[in-house]
Amino acid sequence: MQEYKELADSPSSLVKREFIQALDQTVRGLYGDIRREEGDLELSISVPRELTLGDISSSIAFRLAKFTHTNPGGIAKEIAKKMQPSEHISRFEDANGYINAFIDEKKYAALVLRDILKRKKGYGHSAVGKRRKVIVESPSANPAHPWHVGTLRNALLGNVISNLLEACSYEVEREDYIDDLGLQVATALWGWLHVSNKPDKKFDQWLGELYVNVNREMQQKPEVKKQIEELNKKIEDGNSQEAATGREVAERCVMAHQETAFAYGIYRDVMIWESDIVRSHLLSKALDISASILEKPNDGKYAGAIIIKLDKITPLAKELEGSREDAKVIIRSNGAATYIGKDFAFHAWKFGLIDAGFSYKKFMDQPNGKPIYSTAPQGSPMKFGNVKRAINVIDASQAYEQQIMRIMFALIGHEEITNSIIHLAYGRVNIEGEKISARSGNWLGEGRNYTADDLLSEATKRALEIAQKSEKITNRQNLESISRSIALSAIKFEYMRISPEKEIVFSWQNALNFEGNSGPYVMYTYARSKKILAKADYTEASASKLEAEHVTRGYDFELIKKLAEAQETIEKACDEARPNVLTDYLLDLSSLFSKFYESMPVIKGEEAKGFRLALVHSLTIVLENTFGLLGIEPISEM
RNA sequence: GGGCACGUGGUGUAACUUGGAUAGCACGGCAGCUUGCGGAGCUGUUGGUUGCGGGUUCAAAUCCCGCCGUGCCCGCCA
Repeated sequence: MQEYKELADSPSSLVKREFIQALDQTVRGLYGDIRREEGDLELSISVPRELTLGDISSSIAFRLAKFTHTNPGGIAKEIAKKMQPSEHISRFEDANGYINAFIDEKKYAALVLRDILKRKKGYGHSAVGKRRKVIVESPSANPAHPWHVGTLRNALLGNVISNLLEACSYEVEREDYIDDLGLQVATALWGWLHVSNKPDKKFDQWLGELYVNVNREMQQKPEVKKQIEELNKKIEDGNSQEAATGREVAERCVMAHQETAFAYGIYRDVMIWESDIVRSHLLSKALDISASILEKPNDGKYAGAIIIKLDKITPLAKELEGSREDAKVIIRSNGAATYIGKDFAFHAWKFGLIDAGFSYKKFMDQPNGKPIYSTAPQGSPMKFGNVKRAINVIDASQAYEQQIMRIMFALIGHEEITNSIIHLAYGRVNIEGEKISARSGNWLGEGRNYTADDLLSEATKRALEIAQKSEKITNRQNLESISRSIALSAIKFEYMRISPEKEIVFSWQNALNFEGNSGPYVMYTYARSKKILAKADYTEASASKLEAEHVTRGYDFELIKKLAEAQETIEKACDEARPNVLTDYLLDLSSLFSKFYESMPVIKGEEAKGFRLALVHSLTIVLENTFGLLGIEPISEM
């Protein structure tokens, strides 16, 4: 609450505060010494169901009734009668025990529209982050196959969360963890060395198919399996020709991943390669700082390994009690770190607790004009990491490991780090009711694959079919790029409208649906708005007067109230890491615009024309800003 | 054995964190709307005992307890 006061108030929070202050004064006057709870007025605020009931309401009478032992209806009536109008609130009524306030629509319309037209791209943004640095890790795809429709969920979530954090004034580092060690890379590498090293299509797609084939071969031929395991050891050890080739193959695969990312408008700052973590002194430093909580048994099942006893962890996370094992291995008896070991070390680096001495190289240029950097065996030092907060976009099945890793920091006296590591656990994407298995290759479909690339090309194809029939598109040369924008809006919206924690069953029908609650539907709203402005020869100068006195209590005002909620919507989406808050908001805006559009002429709005144009213009600004956070580029005709 | 997540009309979902007025939206079904600022749209209608049972409360989809179902996790794999 303290933070809000440091901000320029958004229009809706300003009015809310006015209402709360007026309520506070009245309630004190009437029931002065009654015991109340901290923040009860704040929590009592909501929006009435029916438009005719008012614009903002409080249920505080129900709470007061508990102490006065009278009925809420009477209390509400008494309060509403005594309430004094304020700057933006003109009158009060009571109904069903609620106290309803009516906003002065003329003053409020002027306030809201002026704010939007003044702040433009900055409208709705917030200062809560106070420039604190946060690192977002996503999507950490295996460099052995292409992004599938599940990887895409991760990448899109990571992108939107990063955008939201930036809009809330955090300084965001977009990081990708590349696991170039392990069996998946060894398997692909074996294929490269023994089957084919002549890619004849997009590299990740080609490598992925090779990977699937080798996996199949490995199941049947034990000698192949053995060779791959030996190869795996060599790349884990580093310093061999095989390790160098493995890195090379993985880098080519990651470059192909980036092409997919770019097609989806996803960019990042830095990639951290697992082999570089192993090569650096990060692990031994991590062991040094955590020595007090680790053990190295000489006998028993963990002999020779470095472990952490689970009974150290469970007092801080009782949900981990009852585990089948009593310890978690950090360093294996052969000296290699486990996943948790590496992840703990990595997070100690993220928070600047230890220095990895990484060297970096420029990995590739990105279409957004900024290069992407990567850790590398040879390169120069750069400043990454050292953050105050880390967001890990990782699917929900890894909650257990994430929890243990987080708690290790509290055990070594860094509770603030434990609390600043946020596991954004999202639900799996299944295809046709079964789990995606990159290894078995069920992401390979008939004709079209369940890859991010094929999804985009299928959606673009579908959008083009529809766009070709559209008579509204004047620039026919742009059909291709328009279709692509529509396809991207459809895909991104479809992914983001579902709460992250829910599992998704991927279906082509849903993914290619451009009607109803969809990206194209909101894009359509935007295109219509833009066309109205163009037809009316609308310019900013003509809007300078605003003429907000022409507002009615119809859908124009409803739309204005919704536009006013942009900032709190963005803060909520960011705080809760729920992009569906944004898609819901877009649908609300679109639906209100449609109602406004059906009921109130704009260009033929006579004396209200100027005001309504300014409203439409304001809507396009808010749509653009919200689309921007979702990584969607709106288009003016479709 | 223990834990986590999910369960909302035929289907996909929102609201659950912070209890509040008639559970919102879309798809599907049915019936309409175009000489009008864009029909990828709009309007009306159909369909819900919010998995089940208890509890707390003036008030429960929301909080608590117990069940049931589905998925995931508890590896010296990552």
